[in-house]
Amino acid sequence: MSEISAAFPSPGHNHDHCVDQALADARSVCRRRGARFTEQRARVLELIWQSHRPLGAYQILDQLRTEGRSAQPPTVYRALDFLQDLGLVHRLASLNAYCGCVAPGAQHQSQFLICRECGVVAELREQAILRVVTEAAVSRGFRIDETSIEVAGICPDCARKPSR
Amino acid sequence: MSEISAAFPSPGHNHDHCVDQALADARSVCRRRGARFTEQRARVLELIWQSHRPLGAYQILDQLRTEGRSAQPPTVYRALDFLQDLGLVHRLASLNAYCGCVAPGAQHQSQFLICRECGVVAELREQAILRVVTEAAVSRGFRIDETSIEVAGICPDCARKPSR
DNA sequence: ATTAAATATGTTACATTATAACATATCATT
DNA sequence: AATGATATGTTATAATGTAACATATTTAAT
Repeated sequence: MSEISAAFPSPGHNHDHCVDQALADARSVCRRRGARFTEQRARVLELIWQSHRPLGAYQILDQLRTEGRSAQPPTVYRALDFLQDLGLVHRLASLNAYCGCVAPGAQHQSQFLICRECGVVAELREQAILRVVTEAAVSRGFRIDETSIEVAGICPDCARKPSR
Repeated sequence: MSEISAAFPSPGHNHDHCVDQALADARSVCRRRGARFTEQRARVLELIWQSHRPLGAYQILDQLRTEGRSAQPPTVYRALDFLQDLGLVHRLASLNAYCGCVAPGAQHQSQFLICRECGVVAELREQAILRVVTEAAVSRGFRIDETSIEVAGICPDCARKPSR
């Protein structure tokens, strides 16, 4: 696999394509793993992919409810757990929110750039970052299981619009 | 400033020294910044420093209460906010918990190695990590405000004890 | 087709983490 | 002693997440 790390989605990109891709990937991952891609799960994933902004569990819940589905917190958290287990969504600990994974299926320890202005997230997979973190850990005798690397700041688009 | 990053505290280290150091540092930072190092704040900091394991806000609250202090959540969160503002404690987003800062006062974007077995945390300040993260961000036009880099795994001491 | 097992969802209740809002107290300076 | 700023007390509630058990749906074997 090539090491092309995604940047921020351009404001004018065809987002329908992102959604279609995400749903197709999900179906494929589920098929491969013998997991069921149910209506609920598909809908939760679709809601998460409605933008590149992470969504809180209760935001998802509210949207499900306005669609007339009977929904309680466990409905959402179960779907989220499922999607996380399959590597289809990520939980951002610094936000208590969930975003779609840009390259599901693959092994990954991603890193996240989070814009405080517009909320958009860019998921990176920089081998260089993982490498240097691993080095630091190893040199202290620490065995890494999982990384949570989240960086808050200002994205290029918001940087262009000054004074807000 | 030298780039000596702390490793895991050795199991047999003199922890009283850590506590004394932390309290002394806190007093000094407060004096320098014209902030009041009140009894409450001191006590909260001391509780956080009772070990190298991060403590949840409600764990702190419980301990304050067993000491006979009247205490409610805001008591604790205010102290924590104060201590965080002064760089005396860190919040670990992946745990919703708080740990003492090992080198308060200085500028810092630290990284944390968190043992899932024993809960001990090592705070690193690896320029190399910060550098490569910054590079990745800059190359995408992202301006970093704050990093949250937390790594879960197994610390050297727990790795030595097998089968647990 | 029928049943049994596994998996998924519904539902109620509650646990955990964090904050808002306003009253009171303490401190630092005049 | 009076004032303003800072800190704490107190009540209530918001936001996030989970436990536990009932029901439904799917899958696969009979």
